[in-house]
Amino acid sequence: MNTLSYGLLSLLTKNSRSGYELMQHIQPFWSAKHSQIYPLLAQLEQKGHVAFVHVLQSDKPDKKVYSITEQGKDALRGWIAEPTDEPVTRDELALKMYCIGLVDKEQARNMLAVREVYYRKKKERFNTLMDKLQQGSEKPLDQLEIGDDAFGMYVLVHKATMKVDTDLYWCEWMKEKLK
Amino acid sequence: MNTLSYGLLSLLTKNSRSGYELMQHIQPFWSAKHSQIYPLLAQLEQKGHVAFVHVLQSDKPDKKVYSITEQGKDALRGWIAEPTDEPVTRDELALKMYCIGLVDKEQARNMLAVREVYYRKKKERFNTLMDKLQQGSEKPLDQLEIGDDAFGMYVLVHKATMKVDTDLYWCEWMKEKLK
DNA sequence: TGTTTATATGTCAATAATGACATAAAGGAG
DNA sequence: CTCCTTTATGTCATTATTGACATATAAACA
Repeated sequence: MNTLSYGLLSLLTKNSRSGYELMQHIQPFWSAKHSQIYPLLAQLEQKGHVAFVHVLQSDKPDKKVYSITEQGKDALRGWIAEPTDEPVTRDELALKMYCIGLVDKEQARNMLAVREVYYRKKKERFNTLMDKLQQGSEKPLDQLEIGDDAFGMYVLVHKATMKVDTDLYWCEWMKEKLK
Repeated sequence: MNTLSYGLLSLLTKNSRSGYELMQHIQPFWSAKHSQIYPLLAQLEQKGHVAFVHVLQSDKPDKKVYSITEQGKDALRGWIAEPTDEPVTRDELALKMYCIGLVDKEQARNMLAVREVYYRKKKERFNTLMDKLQQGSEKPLDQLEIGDDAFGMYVLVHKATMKVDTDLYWCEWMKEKLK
């Protein structure tokens, strides 16, 4: 089983979700298209790690809501105990910046500006996520502990926020360099 | 042509390098194994974007040193002008942290400690890179401009350093949470 | 002298991931 | 009533990436 499969199981420890919802919720932390997720869910179901029920909706198309099984939780615990892969980042803009001297300042500034917009939108989304998290929690978020249900999501959104802030700082710094 | 191919061309705008050296130099910014790089270099050579010469070495095995051609530089400029893909990050530890409540604090702390060592080593490597960059430059690094040869490498190493510092801050923050 | 490590280049099968194609229900805008 | 968007699920061909296999030179170490 690949990492994304375990990632899907991870999400399902908190809520039962459809494939479509899983896609939306995992994407901020692990980019994956629906065409990868649906086949993996079918695999997980065959192995008995998840089970699903058809849920009929009147306002939207019907969906298949997946839940993690006890067997799935066992698999998850086994995965967590194993050595963790190193993180992988692939940023095309970084490669372009390496040889940015090939183009003029104006074009370089423009590339940075596009990326900055992307980061700002991303930051907004994480802020929204954090707000929603606070609304669903009795405790203030900074008092959440490892046992609390929202702890995992909280530390991830915090990490993501720190990262996007750093990315924005770098953009600002670059703008100065390209003045 | 894929992004990695352009990344290799980017590196070759600064120095002629062997496939092995290209692998070592691109990995901090775009993870790729030699088994991906060698075939791409062969492709680039066939297309006339790079050319190579055999270089005989007495202390080490002989190598093929690649240089970018004018045609290759044109291809690069075309690539830079195109819209840039969004960055992709895949961090298995983040997925594990989402459901960290499945294991005890001790195990969680241990996972963080392993990752912290990884980040510290990475930070060391970027510090070394920055030192080497300064040694090879007449100007102080913070006075480099877009036209300078070392500018691209400088801004990338700066970005990487900012990122790894943020990652280390997050590790420290997590350690507090898991006390 | 044998062993390990780093350098160096390559192929190939398997896996991971994307993009295109396909379908369909429901809501909203015009 | 038609078009567009969102939700929803799926398949399949192609591309990207990895891991295993393969070979070879040279230094360092025991």
